[in-house]
Amino acid sequence: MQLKSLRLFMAVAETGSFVAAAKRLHTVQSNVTTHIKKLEEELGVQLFHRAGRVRPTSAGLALVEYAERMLTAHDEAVSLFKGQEKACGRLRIGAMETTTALRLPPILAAYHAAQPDVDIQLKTGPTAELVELLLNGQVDCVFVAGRLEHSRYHVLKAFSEELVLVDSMPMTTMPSSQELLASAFMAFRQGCSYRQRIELLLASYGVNAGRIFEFGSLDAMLGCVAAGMGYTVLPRGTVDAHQHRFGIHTLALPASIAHIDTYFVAAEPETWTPALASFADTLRNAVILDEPQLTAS
Amino acid sequence: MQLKSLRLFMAVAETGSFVAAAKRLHTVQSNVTTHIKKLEEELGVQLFHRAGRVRPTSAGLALVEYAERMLTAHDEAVSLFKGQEKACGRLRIGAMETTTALRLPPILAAYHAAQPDVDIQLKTGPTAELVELLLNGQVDCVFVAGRLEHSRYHVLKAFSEELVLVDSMPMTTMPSSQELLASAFMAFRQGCSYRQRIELLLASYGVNAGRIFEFGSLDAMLGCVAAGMGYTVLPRGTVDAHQHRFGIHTLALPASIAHIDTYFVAAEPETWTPALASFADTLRNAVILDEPQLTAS
DNA sequence: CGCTACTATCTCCTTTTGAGATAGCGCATA
DNA sequence: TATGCGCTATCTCAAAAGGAGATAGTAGCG
Repeated sequence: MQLKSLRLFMAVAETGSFVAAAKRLHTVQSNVTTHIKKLEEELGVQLFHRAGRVRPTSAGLALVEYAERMLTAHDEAVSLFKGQEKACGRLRIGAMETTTALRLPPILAAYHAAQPDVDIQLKTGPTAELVELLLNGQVDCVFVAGRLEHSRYHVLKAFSEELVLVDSMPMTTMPSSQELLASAFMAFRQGCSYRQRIELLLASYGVNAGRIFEFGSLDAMLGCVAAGMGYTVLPRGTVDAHQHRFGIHTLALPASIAHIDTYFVAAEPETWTPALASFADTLRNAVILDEPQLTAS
Repeated sequence: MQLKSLRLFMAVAETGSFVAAAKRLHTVQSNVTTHIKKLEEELGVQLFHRAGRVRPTSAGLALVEYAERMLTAHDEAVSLFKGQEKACGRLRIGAMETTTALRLPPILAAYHAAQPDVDIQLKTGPTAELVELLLNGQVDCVFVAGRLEHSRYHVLKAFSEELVLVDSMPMTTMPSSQELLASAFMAFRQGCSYRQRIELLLASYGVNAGRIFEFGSLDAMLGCVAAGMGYTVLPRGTVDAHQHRFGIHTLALPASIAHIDTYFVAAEPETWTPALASFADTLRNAVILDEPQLTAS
């Protein structure tokens, strides 16, 4: 059974004539006859009464319903990929907690305004988990800290973050090694790239990773820092956005470990759905507006 | 886009290999490559990652959903017509009130036992309306009184009925012309073939059609007859079945107008769905059991 | 570094498809 | 009943597509 035959079949059912159906689908009547005949042979049943005006038989009417389902699904699938202006379907984004909180909202808002027919699904997690999701095809793109070593992936430097040390008390100089050793650190769960920076920071002070408390949410983490439980390391922008809610203070980290980039990673552009391609466009525009010096890689 | 390509696509998505997909669908790997490539060209998007193991891209995963819908609809359509033992789908039957009440229940029960997957839709109405429904394709078959004059329809004599005169009082002889003229008759609404018999009966007594009350339901009609509103004409079997509920009495009509056959009419067997073919079988068996002397025409 | 297993490409041959021409049929009109 | 009109079925030929095999290229693995 061919979709082409079903299109002709539907045209015949709707127009009540082989000639009219042929005209509608820009072909000749003999082809319509052949296709219908083939359908009838394949199904072992006559689909149209040929006496005088052409009318669908009971069997023909029954087939109409299924033909509609098949053709509708086909048309939707095609418009998914070939939709000229408006993308549709689904876009699954993976992003880190901090990116989700600080950077994504304006971009998602702009994207949704541009593509209202796309269902956005956002999954949050640490970099390592996000990479896993992307490799498994469970998300269409991710925002992660640090460049992905996998080849054959499209990478775009999206955001540049300055990491700062966060504490409940005002700081003017970096805490001493003894203080750091004695203190606890708040971090996201295993796999978070910021957590690696904490361990890097401690190592640069000759201190092994001490007590590290793991959190799943930014709010909980900042709450604990504000309560004096210990330090954490976060992007300055994220802390600034929450400073009015918590009594927290920041200190710049050494330049060597302070800077961290957030990358947008997705499979090769040839595999992108229009929804994803449009999202990449939106992102590029936002990035260029924010920081004109950054370019795609 | 071809259904064949989608089958191959699904096989590749499920097996994760072009070779395995080719084996599953009994073809060679080069054909799988060609079909997938064609799909990709048509949709303008890459559907599989080819690095090492073959995995669907985001676009591929999106297509999976639509491919499933198309193929499911196709398989269901095919099984509608090619289902070997069990028919499925829908069977729309049109029948007269009296046939529905008296004759159909055992046949529908037998049919439903044989074909539990068929949805039965029963429409009730007078012969003329039923014929209209059949000609318009709104039902698959009808039970009507009197042979359908249309050619190219399959006709089977289903039931033989003896019409009797029904009244609230016991009768031993036919009422006189004067009585008939003065009486009312109960009949189904316009188009009922029994009603024609009433008019025929009156005419044979030299009486024009007098007052005829129209009813939509058998129960209401018999109730009014029992209440002494007037006569009616019905198949003996129908009256017998209701006699214990109403105080009604019958009298045989003149042989010339007493006999009336109920015919099963449907389009040509070549146009039958398996559901309809199976119903015709059930009906034939029931007819043969009841009255071996009757044969198909 | 070579082996293995897989996919892409090419070629040949068969089958299918599409367009045109023509025959046949039903219906309406005279 | 004869005739004309409009429609569908069938036939034919050329073009296109499809299937199978052979082969080249490539990634992954030991």
